[in-house]
Amino acid sequence: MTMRDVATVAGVSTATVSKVLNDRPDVGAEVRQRVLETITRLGYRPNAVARGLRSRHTDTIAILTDDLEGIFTNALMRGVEDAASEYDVSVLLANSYGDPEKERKHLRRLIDRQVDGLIIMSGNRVRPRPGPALPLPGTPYVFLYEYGTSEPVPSVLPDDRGGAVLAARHLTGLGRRRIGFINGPASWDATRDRLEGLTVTVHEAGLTLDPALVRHAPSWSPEDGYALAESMLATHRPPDAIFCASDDLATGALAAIHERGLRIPGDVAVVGFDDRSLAVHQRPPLTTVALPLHEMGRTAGSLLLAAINGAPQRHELIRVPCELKVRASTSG
Amino acid sequence: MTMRDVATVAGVSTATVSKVLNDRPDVGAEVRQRVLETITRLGYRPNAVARGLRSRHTDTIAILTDDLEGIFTNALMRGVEDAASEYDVSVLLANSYGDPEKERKHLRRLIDRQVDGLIIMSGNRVRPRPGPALPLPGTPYVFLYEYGTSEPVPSVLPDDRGGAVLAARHLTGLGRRRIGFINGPASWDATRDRLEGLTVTVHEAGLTLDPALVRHAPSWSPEDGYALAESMLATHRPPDAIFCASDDLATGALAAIHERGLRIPGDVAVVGFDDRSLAVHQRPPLTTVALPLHEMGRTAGSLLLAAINGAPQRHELIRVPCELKVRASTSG
DNA sequence: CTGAAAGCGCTTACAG
DNA sequence: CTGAAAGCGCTTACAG
Repeated sequence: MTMRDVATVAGVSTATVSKVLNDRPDVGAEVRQRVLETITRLGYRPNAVARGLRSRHTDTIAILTDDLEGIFTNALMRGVEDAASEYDVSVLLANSYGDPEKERKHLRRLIDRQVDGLIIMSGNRVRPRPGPALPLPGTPYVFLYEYGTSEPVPSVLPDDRGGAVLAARHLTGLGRRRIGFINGPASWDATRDRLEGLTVTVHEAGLTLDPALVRHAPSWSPEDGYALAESMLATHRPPDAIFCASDDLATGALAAIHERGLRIPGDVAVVGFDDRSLAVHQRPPLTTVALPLHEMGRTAGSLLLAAINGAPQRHELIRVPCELKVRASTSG
Repeated sequence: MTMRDVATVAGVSTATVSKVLNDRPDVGAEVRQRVLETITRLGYRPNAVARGLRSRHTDTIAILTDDLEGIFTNALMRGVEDAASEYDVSVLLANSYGDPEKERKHLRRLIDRQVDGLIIMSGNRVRPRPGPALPLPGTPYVFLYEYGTSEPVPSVLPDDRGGAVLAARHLTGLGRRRIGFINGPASWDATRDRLEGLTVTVHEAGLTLDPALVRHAPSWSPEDGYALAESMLATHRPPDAIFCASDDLATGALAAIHERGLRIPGDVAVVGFDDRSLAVHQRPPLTTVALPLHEMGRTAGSLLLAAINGAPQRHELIRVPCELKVRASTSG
């Protein structure tokens, strides 16, 4: 069943069928109608491979990730798919499992298959990323949630600094004066920006940050959040609020505060970061800075699609604003 | 950069270049050598779209899942990819997010793109599955980890019954005589097979199952495992072993046993099912029936590839054997 | 508004 | 062993 069959049955040329299929204006109304009917009657579907060969585009983009099982991967992907579906573009998924050799192989295959563009997305950084593992001549790409891209590539990240500003304003606005900060491991780029946002905002409120209450956790785990919160609480001037650079850290902090018999938020207010589903299930539900994962995915997708459609690629970092979710851990 | 360029530079015809590329025997050694060198020198890569149009196959299969974030999805996928890479076939991923409309759309697109075959994989059942959401004329497919496929489609599942037999033999071999069973929700097909395997094996050992100790949990969660174990332990003739139909259930059971101050495995031995990573981190590490996820994926991939290469499709259920992982929760 | 013709980059009988 | 030619199923100038 090919376009020729449709043409024959409808009594037109294949060129006309093609025009109808591609919504070109230069087809008469009744002819268009007849062709359309024939198509549905025969159940004809155009061969995407043939179309791709001729028209030089496949209406397909690919997401290449090294961390398909990552906690943020799904929301990011959905964002990309949302953007893509607006343009009627399919999205393929390829997983390198964190193996650079696999990444190269996938990249080559995707290029061979003529995908129109690529989104390179990570959770855990496989390697330093000056760009894709392969030069991508003529294929637009954008990085999504990839920290550590020193080179100027189009890249979409959360506004970590701005997110911390939101949290800090919320806390100072609530009258908290001694804010502790349990940051993630210093090796993560995001922790620098979050610390900076917090610091600047606290200073703007006329307060200072006590260095004893500002700590990098060795990992993002609840256990480390617990340990650091406990040590802050044990000082003779404990904090009246603890901001944590992840929800997992905050979970640990909540436990430490409870264990001391302190009230949340009465004695100590707690703010997390990420807005994972566990945040809302905490006791009390956790106020947190939501990572705009879905919006980041959308942004990356739209950027890529724009580039594919000829827009000039902006080789720069795009920061997508975070949103503060206020819950009972700060405003009971 | 096309095959014509390579042909010109190497001083041969495109037909010859094509033959070299496809490892056909009918090319002279020195010509082959020359073409190969030219290809690498020019960095030529064949256009997969053109090749696909002409040769009617794309060397690509797709996995269509409704549950990309499912706990078993990754291991299954890796198995499929392993099988595919042996055949030098790429695997595409498409996610329906559990939306039947999305599934249909993906299916249509994948067929339009001429994938050579499909693996339809689920964690949570979207709908009754007599087959794919769409008739797939001429495109081989196999179901992977899809329960409830009443119709005769090629389908790969774990040997749930056999897995339960392994667990039961282990327990009776250890001399346990009162075996409790915390099964999953009765609506899951797997629970029937697991119960049957357990029952038959226990009877073979000359023992009986006390109906009071055989229960369906309302969900697969640790909380339900805890509650049911607790109620079994509270009877005046408590079990000396508890078999759980999932590691999560077993986690809850372990907690209930600990809380009663009983020793594991001294007083009560515990066996789980799944072998998720949490099993090995329990106190004590959990003996469990490992789901052969990777092998299931491989099997589905191999079956599909064989079908693509012309093997007759066997429309039947393939059960892949489980493996018992013995750890300290049964043999301290 | 419609169609004949060329061509996208390959592969595949087939002739030599 | 090698190459000329046809053709996979579309789209795209172009002529009418």
